[in-house]
Amino acid sequence: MTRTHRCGELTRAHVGQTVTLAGWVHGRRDHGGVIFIDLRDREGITQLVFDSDANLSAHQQAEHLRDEYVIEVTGVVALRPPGSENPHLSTGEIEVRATALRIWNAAKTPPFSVDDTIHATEALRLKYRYLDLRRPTMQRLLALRHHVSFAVRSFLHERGFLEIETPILTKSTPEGARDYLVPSRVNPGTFYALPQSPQLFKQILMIGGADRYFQLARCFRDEDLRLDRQPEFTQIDLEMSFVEREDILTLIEALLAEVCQRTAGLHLSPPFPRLTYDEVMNRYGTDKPDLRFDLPLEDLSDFAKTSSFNVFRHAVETGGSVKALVIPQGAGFSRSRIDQLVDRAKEFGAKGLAWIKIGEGWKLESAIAKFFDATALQKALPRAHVGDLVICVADSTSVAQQTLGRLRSRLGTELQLIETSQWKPLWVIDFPMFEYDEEAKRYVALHHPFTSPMPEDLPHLETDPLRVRAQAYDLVLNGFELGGGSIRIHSPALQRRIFSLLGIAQSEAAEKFGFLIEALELGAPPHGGIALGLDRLVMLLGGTESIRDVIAFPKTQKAQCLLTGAPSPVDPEQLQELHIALTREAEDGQEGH
RNA sequence: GGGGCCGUCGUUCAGCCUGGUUUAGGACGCCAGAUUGUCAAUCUGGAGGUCGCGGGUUCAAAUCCCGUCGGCCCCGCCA
Repeated sequence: MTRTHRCGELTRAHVGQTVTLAGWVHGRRDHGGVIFIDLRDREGITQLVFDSDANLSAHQQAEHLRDEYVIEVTGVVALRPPGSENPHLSTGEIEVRATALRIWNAAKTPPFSVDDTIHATEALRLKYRYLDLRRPTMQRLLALRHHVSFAVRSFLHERGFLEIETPILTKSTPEGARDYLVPSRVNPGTFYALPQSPQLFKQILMIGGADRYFQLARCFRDEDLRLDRQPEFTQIDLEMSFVEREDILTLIEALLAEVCQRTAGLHLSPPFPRLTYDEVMNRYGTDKPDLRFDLPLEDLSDFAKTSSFNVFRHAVETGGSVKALVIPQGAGFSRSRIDQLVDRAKEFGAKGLAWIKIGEGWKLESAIAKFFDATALQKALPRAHVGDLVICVADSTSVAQQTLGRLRSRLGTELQLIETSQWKPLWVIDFPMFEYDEEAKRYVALHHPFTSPMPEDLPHLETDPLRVRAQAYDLVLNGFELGGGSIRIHSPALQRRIFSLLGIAQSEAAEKFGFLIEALELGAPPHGGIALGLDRLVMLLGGTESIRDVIAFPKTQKAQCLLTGAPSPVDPEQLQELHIALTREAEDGQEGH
C-alpha cells in the first residue's frame, strides 16, 4: 500500500509535505493548461491540480481522466492561492499539486452521478448498489451502522453479556410469521426454517447457564415489506437470568441512551415514560404512538349517550365507543379536505366519520349539528376551541381507536405538528396476553407463547383469558416500534397451560416444543429479555426515511435483490438432489427469469 | 389478496387531462474543439429516445381503453 493519507484529512498543517492519495475521480475541471480533479475516498474529497507548466507528463495523463476513474496520485500539499479556498470542503484550504499519476482503472460513464444532490430512482440505485454506496450519504450511514453495532457490543460486554451465535438453519415452529424454508438434502422431505428470531435458543441458553446473552442476530420473516420492514433484518437480541421486568427496562434505557450519545451525540434522559397498553390505545389509538406531537384521542362516549344522535348512542349502547380528535384551526378545512378525511376513515375500517366545525361563539357547523348541544360538547371537549374541527368515529372501541389513531398520525405529518428535533422514547407495558382470532376461532398470543402472564392475573387464565395481562413490554421511539420483549415462562406446568389455552394440542406441543418443555423441567432459571431492531434504530439515528438506506444490500418490495437477481430458478439437478418437484404454477412463474 | 402513485434520450423531468405544427422538448451527463485558478467552471459545436412491454380503439396513440412487467407507499400480513 503506497498511499500516505486519506482524502479527508489534509489541512494547512500538511503544507509542503509530499503525499500520495488514492481514490475515485469525483469531478474534473479542465482549464487547458491546468486541470483540477476532485479526488474522493471514504473520508472525503481533496482537490488535485495538474499544471502543464509544473509537470507536463502528469498533466497530459490527467487529460484522460473521467468520472469514477480509480487513480493514485503523488504530489505536494500546497495552500490554495488567496481567494480560491473552498469553504464547503474540510480540505478546502489546500490542494495537492500532482507530480505523478497512476490510473488503476478506467470507468465507463456511470448510469447515475455519484453525488448526494442528484438522486437516481431507487430501482437504479439498487441495481448499481456499489455506485450508490460510494455516495457520501451512504458512506455515512454504513459507518453509523458500524458505530451503533460497536457501541452496543461494547456496552453489553462491559456488563457481563456474552455474544453467542445461534443456528441459522433451525426448526420451523407454529405461530408467528411465515418461515423461510431450506430443504434438507440428507433428510428427504424435511426442511429447516431460517429463524424469525433466536427466541427459543436464547431461553435454552439461560437454562444452559449462560446468564447474560446477546447477539446481533439476523432474523428472517417471509411477510410483505414496508418502508421499515425487510425480509431479513438484524436484532439486538438479549436475554438475562434472575431478572424482573424493571431490570430489563433500566438496562435498555441505559443502552439506548449511551448508544445514541456515542453515535449521534443525542441526549436521551431515562427513565422513559411508561404507558400501559390500555393508556396508549385510548389516548393515541396505536401501540406505537409518536409522542413528538400531542393531538390525543378524546372520548365522547358519555357525551354520546346524552345526545339525540342515534348513530352515536347506538355505538355506545352496543358496547362500543365514540372517539374524537380535536384538530386545531381545522374549521378552516375545505369541504374536499374533510371528504378526504372521511374517505381515509373508511379505508381504515370505520363505517363513517362525523365532523363538527366550531364556529364563533361555539356555534356548531355540521350536518349533524342539530343533534348536539354545544354547551354539553364544550364540556366534553375541554381542549376544543373556537376555530377547531372535531372529527368523530362511533364504532366498536378498537375500530374507533385504530381509525383515529391512523388519522392522528397522518395529520401529525400533514399539519406539521411533529417537532422533528425531538426524540421521544417510551415503554408500552401491560399488554394483554391474548387476543381472539376471529378467523382461526381461537386465542392467539399477542406477544409470543413463551411470555409470562402477570402473576396476579393467573386466576383468570382459563376463565377470562382476555383479561390476563402479559409481562411484556415494547420500546417505541418517534412512532416506530423499536423492540419488544418479556419475562418468560420458566415453569413447565404454566407453559403447558398456555399451550393448551392457545389450542396447541399436547401432541403438537410435544412435537414442536417438546425440547423446551423438557428443558424447563431440568432446572430453568427465571429469565427475560428483549430484542431491538438494529436497522430501525440506525434509520432513525441516521435521519433517513427508509430501512433500505441502512442495509448495504436490501431487497425490493417484491423481496428481490436487483443487484444479484435473487431469487432465481435453479438447475433441475439441484432440485432433484433436494427431492423437490415444482408445481405447474411454479414452472410458469419461472419463465419471467 | 386488495387500494394508490409512478415508468418518456445515459440520468432527471416537461409533454398525456383536452389524440394531429412535436422533426417528442429542457436540464444534467456524454463526445469533439477552445480554455492557466476552477470547485454546479466557462464558451462553441455535436451525438443520443420505436415514450416499460403486449393488445385494442382511431384516418392518426407518448397521449384514450384493457392486460402485463417493474419500482415505491398503504391495507391485510408481520407470535
